[in-house]
Amino acid sequence: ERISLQCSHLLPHLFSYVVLFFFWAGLSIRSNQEEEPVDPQLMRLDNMLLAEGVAGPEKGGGSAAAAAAAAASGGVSPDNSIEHSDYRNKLAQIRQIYHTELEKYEQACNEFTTHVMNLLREQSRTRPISPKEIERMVNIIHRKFSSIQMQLKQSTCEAVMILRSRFLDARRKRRNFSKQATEVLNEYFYSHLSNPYPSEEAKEELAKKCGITISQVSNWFGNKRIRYKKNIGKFQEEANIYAVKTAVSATQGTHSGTDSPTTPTSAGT
DNA sequence: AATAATGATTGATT
DNA sequence: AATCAATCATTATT
Repeated sequence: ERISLQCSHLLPHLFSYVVLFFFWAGLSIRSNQEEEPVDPQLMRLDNMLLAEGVAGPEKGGGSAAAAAAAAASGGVSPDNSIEHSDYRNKLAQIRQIYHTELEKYEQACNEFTTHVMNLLREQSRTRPISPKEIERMVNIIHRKFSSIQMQLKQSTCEAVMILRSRFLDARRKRRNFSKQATEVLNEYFYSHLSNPYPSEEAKEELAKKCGITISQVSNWFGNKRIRYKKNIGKFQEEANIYAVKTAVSATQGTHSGTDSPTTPTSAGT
């Protein structure tokens, strides 16, 4: 939305501005650095747009771009099916705007160039104009237009960044774990209450059991530890529930992998 | 609508 | 590198 807002009223100004400046002021163009510095910022923008699939192939690169984006995000989101379609929709929207705007610029640039050429031809009747001068003229025009293009690219990048932070940030689409998953996690936590620090292997097993990632298991235990410690009273009930659970399973002799079910930290009730 | 619960992130610490 | 503590942003509950 922001792109079109910024660019729609730019072209008329550009036309009048450049015409007045370069022709009525006398055609004396001295600053003709032939060097193209290949602006590093422009390179950055181009690379990002390409990586994001905005500037790439028109239709074929959609899934590849999404995969690249997912990979770049760190692979934190395990279930990317429904959320991603929305994201890809918005991205395609941005891409469409970008391409139409870019095409508009291209066309305007060509039109303007031919216009300028005509004017130059007209002037060449009264005054000799070297082809070098014409070339310089065209260069200037193209530079002007490419700077406008860079603005477009920049605002497109901005939009993509906003979109990503809006959709790929896991905080914004948080789902609670399933009841059985929290069941499993709590069972482990309260049966290892004296040392609630699962090893990498244990984490892996828990993750597999709960259908979540290892880092999610780590997050859960981190949160659980700190929140349990913060006020143990609030968790007494829960602790008792899972204590009797493990006690029952211990008496039934399912397996001998658990700590002593008695709470070591002054269990009151 | 207020409030609690909860998963994720961030910066410091060890 | 793992964890703590604080915090954010969403979801569940009252």
